[in-house]
Amino acid sequence: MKTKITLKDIARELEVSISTVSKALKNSEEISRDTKEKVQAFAKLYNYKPNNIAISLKNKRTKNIGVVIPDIVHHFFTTVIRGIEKYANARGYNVIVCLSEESFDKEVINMEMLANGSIDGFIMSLSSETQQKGDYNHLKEVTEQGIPVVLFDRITNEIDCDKVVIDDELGGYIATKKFIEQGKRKIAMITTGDYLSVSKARTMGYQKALSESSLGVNDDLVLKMPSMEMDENRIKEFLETQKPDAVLCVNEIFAVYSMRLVQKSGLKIPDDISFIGFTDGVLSKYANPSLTVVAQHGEKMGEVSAKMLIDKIESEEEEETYQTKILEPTLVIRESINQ
Amino acid sequence: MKTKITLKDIARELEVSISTVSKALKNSEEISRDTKEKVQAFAKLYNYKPNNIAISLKNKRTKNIGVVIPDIVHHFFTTVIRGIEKYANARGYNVIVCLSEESFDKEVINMEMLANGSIDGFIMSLSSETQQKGDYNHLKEVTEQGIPVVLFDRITNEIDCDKVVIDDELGGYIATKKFIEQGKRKIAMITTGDYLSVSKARTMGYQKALSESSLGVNDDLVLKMPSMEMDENRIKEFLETQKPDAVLCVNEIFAVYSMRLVQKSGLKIPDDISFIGFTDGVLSKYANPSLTVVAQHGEKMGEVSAKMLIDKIESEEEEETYQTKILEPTLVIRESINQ
DNA sequence: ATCTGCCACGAAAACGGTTTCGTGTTGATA
DNA sequence: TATCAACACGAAACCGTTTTCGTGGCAGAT
Repeated sequence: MKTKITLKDIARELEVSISTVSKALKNSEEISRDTKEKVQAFAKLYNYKPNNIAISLKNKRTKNIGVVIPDIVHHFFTTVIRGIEKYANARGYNVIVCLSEESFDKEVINMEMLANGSIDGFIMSLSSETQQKGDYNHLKEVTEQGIPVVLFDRITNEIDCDKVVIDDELGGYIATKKFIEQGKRKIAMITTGDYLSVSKARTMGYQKALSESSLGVNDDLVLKMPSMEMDENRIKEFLETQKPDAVLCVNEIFAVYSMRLVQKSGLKIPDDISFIGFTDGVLSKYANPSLTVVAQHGEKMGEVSAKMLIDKIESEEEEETYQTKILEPTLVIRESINQ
Repeated sequence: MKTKITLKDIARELEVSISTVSKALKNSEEISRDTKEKVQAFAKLYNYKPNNIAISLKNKRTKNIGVVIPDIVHHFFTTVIRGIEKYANARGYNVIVCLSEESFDKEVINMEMLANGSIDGFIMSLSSETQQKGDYNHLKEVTEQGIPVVLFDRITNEIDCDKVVIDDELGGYIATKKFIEQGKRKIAMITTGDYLSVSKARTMGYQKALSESSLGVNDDLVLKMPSMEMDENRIKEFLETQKPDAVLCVNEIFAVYSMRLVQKSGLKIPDDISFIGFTDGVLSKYANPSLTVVAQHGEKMGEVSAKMLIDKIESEEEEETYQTKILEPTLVIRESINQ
């Protein structure tokens, strides 16, 4: 086992001082040509690489960014991470991923672990429990310490920081509008409770489109599922009593699941009933029929978040100005609606 | 912005030495009751938290583990990460995720970035390019430096380290066996080229089961796709000329895609033709019909990998003994085969 | 011969902790 | 009263860098 070589080792071996070695490796003007060549050759030979930890301690920056998300087994978050990773890597940053698993406590613990020097900034999406509680003290603590934070997708107005969101209301709006334009008369929505900020916004967009049309809003056509657990009977009963000719689902799973239910009862998609979901994941792409969705462009979101964060980390001035970037969702048309 | 407080700050404020503060906070016997209480109270009041970087530098351990995987937008890897995260977090470790995106160069760069002190060990799955090249020098370098490595799923025999794999051959075997028991006569397989170690193993299991049966192996019944890009015509042609009554697919996507193709041509699943895939992801669960799969237990794999790695990191002795854990795949029966 | 200035390098502090070892004070003991 | 152990604490080294500042030696100018 050949152990890592340090500046001190090189200095001892070459009978020069540590500072000389350090400067020589940085091609400092201060050091003579001869010495530089000697040191650099030796360093290359023994494959010297500076110790990141020592540099971090010295510079007070780690080149790590912390990403705290509720769940990783979820296509959307996964694409966001990829976007963050790509961008951050290109700028020389590593990504430390922590999962809150929708738990407030885990979110707090993870942030505290990372906030003690391990990272230069956070990119995060709030856990549902945090959003329900409305307790953002862990975020306040971190921002007060001067650690930059970028919130994405599941955000809060209680914290002053950069934010990146999809215009979820617009998403609900354009999807519903699409149905209306296609002449659908009973447009239903299957969503979660309002505790998820995104669900709420999507539902608002849905209602806005309807109220702008001659159809008007009918609350009976909105099914609010109490959790993400699939409750077959609940959905089945809803669809059978309401008999919608179009359904907007707040996520892929509700959509694919509902499509199966109506198919089993003999309805044809998209003619008898059309579907649009949210999140452009594998499920939508390979569903039968493939599902039209409101795409959230997770990868883009990750990139934008990473850019905002790193720019802030590397900016000298301590500007106290924060911006919120709003990305526009787009419809990805597939077989589950009429073309 | 209240900046982080350090030992030095506390020492100055309380007019004691830094060492006293350090010891007092660790409840050292050496320090008097009075002083300890005073220091601890002060520390709590100002919310003192030791700087991780400084501790890392001193202890030469970071409590970070590096995870290098080919792709994160992939259900299997995602579940593995979750398993790693859960286990590692419980033992006080953070997880730094790097994506090779199936590229040899990125894999090398990522490992080099992390190997210079940022992590205590690696958990990784090789990129396809690395497996094709057969160049494992970056892994050798790391292990020679004494950094523990755990390889999972996509592994190589060229490197001495701990490994965790699914018995992919067994997976192919039990799936094929299942078809045989159900009286299927023309059992096809859709796989990728042999460049992916897992595909190769699965195909071998398939062939083994067939050669043990009266059916025997027929190479015409094996379709090797040159890449993961879906080539509709290729699959369609294959299915139409071979007319199998059962198909084993090396992943979910091939399976779901193929199912759609045969459904469009009027065949009934599972009676006319049955399907089994690999990877128990969302796609299988919500496919129509839902897909029977060989489950790989990614989360378990992540846990096991993390345990092996952390045990090695924390073990005093420099044992040079490595083990390979083989997890058994299981069949998750769903609608795509006869019950 | 003396002074000036530059070159090339080294010493040392600093980042924020941990830990070993030394030491002044105290009270008990001979 | 002299000795000594125990106690409570501080000094300093150390982890591996970076960076500021100082300095010895030498060449050229006077």
